Amino acid sequence: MLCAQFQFTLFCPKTNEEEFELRKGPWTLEEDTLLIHYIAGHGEGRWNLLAKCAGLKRTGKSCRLRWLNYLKPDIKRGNLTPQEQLLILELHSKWGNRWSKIAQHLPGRTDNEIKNYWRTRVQKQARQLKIESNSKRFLEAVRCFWMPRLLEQVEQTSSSSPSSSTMETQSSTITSSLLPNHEAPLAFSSPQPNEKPSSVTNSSTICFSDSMRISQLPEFLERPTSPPLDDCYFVDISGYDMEVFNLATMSSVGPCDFSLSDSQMAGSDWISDDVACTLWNMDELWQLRKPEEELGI
DNA sequence: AAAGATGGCAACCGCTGCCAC
DNA sequence: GGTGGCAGCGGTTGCCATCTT
Repeated sequence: MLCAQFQFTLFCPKTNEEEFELRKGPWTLEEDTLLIHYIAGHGEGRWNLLAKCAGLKRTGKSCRLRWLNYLKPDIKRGNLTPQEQLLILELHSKWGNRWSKIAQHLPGRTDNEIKNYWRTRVQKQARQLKIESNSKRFLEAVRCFWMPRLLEQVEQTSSSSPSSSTMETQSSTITSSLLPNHEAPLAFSSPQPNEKPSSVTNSSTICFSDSMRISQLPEFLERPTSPPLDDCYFVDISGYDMEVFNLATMSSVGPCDFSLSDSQMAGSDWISDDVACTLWNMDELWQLRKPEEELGI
């Protein structure tokens, strides 16, 4: 250790303390290059010393962060795959905000990236549902709505590609244990081609228009204080992004069966190839329907 | 086209734990 | 045992691109 430090000092250019003013803010290409080349030659670690020796006017902390979150060769860029999203949801349900621990299970992803994902995407959905993102109710919502959808995408992608990655296998395994009743993933029943779009649905279907008609409201969603009408609840969903759900099996927090009408499918590019390939989120699942569309006007 | 709002992400900050001295 | 330096972690901030009005 001492030797290593001594070796570093030998390589370090002498720096005048007065002229050494620490830089902050975005990294320049030149700084990145310096850092990459220095680490390529000397390895990472001892960040404060590294910063000085590399001639960077940055703190060791800043160098470490830049390297780990951005410059490291095995960093994955781009949207999180459904598999990765699943893992994040699952691991967060187990460990909470232990971002670095979660990141260890997502090769190439950084704790910062996962944290940002959670704060920008997941917490956004929680806000829209008016549920605390760290509450039990939101966890149930995630399990009932989000995870099954993601798992379906995982299975779609893994069945379309013959080679399934370790992570796909891992996430499927974990998810099936986390899903309610350990049953098969959520089935999204497509409507029959000649099925009429309708806002009036059977007793096991929820219709969202100006208000949300609910016969069997899952517990994690807020129940209205007004008494039920015809075995249905009306909920103002002005702040919600939702579609029509068939909640036949949602009375308990169990596997859910969602059904969408033709018009809804057409109106929202529901489960399009694009969506399947890109980042999936609840916005696609709960895309807001305009009342006129809902009523076929 | 312009201004304001919003979202996503990179980077910073403060705290904690570990370790060498 | 106390202290200082360092690495790591999680929370927060600020910038910039995109979207909306």
